[in-house]
Amino acid sequence: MLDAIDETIVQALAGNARMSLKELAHHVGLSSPSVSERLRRLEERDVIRGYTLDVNPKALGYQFQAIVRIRPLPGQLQAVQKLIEATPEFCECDKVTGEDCFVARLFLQSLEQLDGILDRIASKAETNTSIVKAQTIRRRLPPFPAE
Amino acid sequence: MLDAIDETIVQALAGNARMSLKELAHHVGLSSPSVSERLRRLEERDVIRGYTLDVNPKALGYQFQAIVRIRPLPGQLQAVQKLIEATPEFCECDKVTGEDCFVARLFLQSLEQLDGILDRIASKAETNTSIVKAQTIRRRLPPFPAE
DNA sequence: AGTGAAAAACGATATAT
DNA sequence: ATATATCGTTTTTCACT
Repeated sequence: MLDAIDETIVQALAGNARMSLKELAHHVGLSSPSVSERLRRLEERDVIRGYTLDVNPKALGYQFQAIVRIRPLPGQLQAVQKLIEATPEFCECDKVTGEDCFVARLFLQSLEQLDGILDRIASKAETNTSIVKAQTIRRRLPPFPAE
Repeated sequence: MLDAIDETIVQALAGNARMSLKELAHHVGLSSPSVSERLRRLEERDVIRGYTLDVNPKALGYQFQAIVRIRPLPGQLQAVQKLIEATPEFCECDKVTGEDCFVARLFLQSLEQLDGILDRIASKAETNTSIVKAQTIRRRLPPFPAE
């Protein structure tokens, strides 16, 4: 699917998405127009979806994070999903199989804020909240499977 | 903590981390040297931790994701954490309060792969796996709290 | 902190292999 | 699919506010 050069490019950009074409080119041993073309194709093929930031939540005033499992009450699934999406402190949310319907990540400034957010959900869903004590793995690329 | 201009810069880069200084500068109404200096300081202050990629897991051959809650057996906490870290398909892992000790995200090519990975953990921990059916919220910046 | 102007580095494009 | 050469643009540096 991806050749070794594409993999190196993706890995390098995952480490620093602002790396210049020139530096990338040097890194993989090609010319910059070649790398530019490869990048264009990686985007076109939707391998690279976008270039984004790793922001420190603490620097924005978020003191901690929580993982919340959410099980909507009967008939409330749509309403709960809308409420989650409309609550900007939910920064990640997956709809999953099993008893819990959603698993979401909350950014929080205080326990009071957590309480306020959960209160608004309480009438529509059961929730189960775990406070994040440490981030053992903080977002990483999976391996490139041999194909 | 951050002034309005820094916020605009961070938001713009969260949308496209490869945006040029010139475009950023135009966007916030400053000159490029000013934006360059602000960026330098945002990095120095550890507000911006890095510039990274949004990669499409499917394009790498990962057919689905799973959220796994992991509860180490007595005395196995360290061993379990090491095992998780050493398994590259775990792309995210938080250590949390509550009965489950870890909540992790797995990238998977097949159900067989899931089975293999869970088998290796089974002797050291109880696991509870939810397959991701949809990503309701796919990583977003929290709001900038007024301070 | 911020600017504007010059110098240096970079990226886009055209052409060729 | 890649490289080299050219050219317009962007980034950096620096003197100044």
